[in-house]
Amino acid sequence: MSLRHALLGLLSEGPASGYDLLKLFEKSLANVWPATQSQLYGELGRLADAGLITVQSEGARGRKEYAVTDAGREELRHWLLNVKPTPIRRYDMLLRVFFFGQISADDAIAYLREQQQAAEAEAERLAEVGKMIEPHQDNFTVYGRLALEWGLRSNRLHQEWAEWAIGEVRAHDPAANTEPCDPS
Amino acid sequence: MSLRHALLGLLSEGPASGYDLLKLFEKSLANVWPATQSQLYGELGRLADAGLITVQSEGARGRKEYAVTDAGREELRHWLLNVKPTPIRRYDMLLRVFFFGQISADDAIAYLREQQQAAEAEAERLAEVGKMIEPHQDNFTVYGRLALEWGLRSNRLHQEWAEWAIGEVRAHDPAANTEPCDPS
DNA sequence: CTCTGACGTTCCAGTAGTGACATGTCGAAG
DNA sequence: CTTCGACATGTCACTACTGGAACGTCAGAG
Repeated sequence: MSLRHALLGLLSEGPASGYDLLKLFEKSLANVWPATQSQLYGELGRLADAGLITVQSEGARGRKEYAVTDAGREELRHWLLNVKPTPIRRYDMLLRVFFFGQISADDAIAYLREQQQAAEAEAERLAEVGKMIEPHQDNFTVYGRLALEWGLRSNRLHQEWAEWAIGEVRAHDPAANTEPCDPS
Repeated sequence: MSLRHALLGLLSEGPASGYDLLKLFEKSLANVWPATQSQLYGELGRLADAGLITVQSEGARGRKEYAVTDAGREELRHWLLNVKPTPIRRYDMLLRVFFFGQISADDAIAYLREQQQAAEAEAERLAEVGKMIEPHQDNFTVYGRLALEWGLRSNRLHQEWAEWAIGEVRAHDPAANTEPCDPS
């Protein structure tokens, strides 16, 4: 049910259309809460039905500009202050680790290396995001930077953990390749 | 579609009933991939229909003991080696951070403190898990420890980030309370 | 002998999310 | 004047997951 509040949050800084919100989403919240277009429009409809937002004006091309109502603002506040965030624990990356017994130590190490590389790629992407938002000083950007920092730290963790895990796998099976490109 | 492979993975160490798997799940994989009972039984049925597992024997109380087939083992291997893990990026905890502009700096700091406390509680839980699995040396436990370490590091990250973020919020609004219990 | 608690399975209604498709408008460039 | 890309919304079928109810069996304690 967080998409609801994501939309309320975006609208709380000013009215916007579904299309506007979609673009805004891609550039900011999608990093912490992805949503598809169909989901977004659907939720806007439900939000309007529930009286948390209203169609402020209709423009060209069927554009509907939505604005938060008082009830919506109240709901957002309530969610921010009183609803406990649900911790995530769904990592198919870690799930695979449990089954390392089913593959060779070399394959396990290759898998971990891949994770490291994925993390490097992600680090670049995050750096891009950082550069993109650098000049802005609006509320979303200012506080979004806190989330970005989380991403950067998380990324570092990912890389360091993979490095450590490779060491563990090696320790467990000393026969595993030390130099993956040169099995001598 | 990861539950499928989680079950294949569990069964790859030996046959078991749905009930057995449910118990096993709770103690291990649920930390990285939660699933409910109804989901589990449903998936077992589909897995059997697909020929990836078979009913090896039926015991008392309608118990069905499942075992992996060759096709199932192949599917597991394929998933382990060739299917890229999907990165998670759905953190309603971070989503709220974007909307800090809607609440006071004090409330924002209180929110972050709560996150810190939640992380502390989680740290205790993880320590418990560590103690519980300490004596075991089976495959799941050995490799599960890699996942546990990820959890511990992730937890530390959570706490340190919250501490840092509190500093940022304070820097942004110096009027915010320094001592939350003594607003002098 | 009865009750309880662990064992064991099945079904279902509801929600959230995915990915693709359908439909149409408007402004600007060529 | 046509076409193309951005603007703009809506719908559908499908899958994953949630939470709960329902049903029945067996072993052991009292």
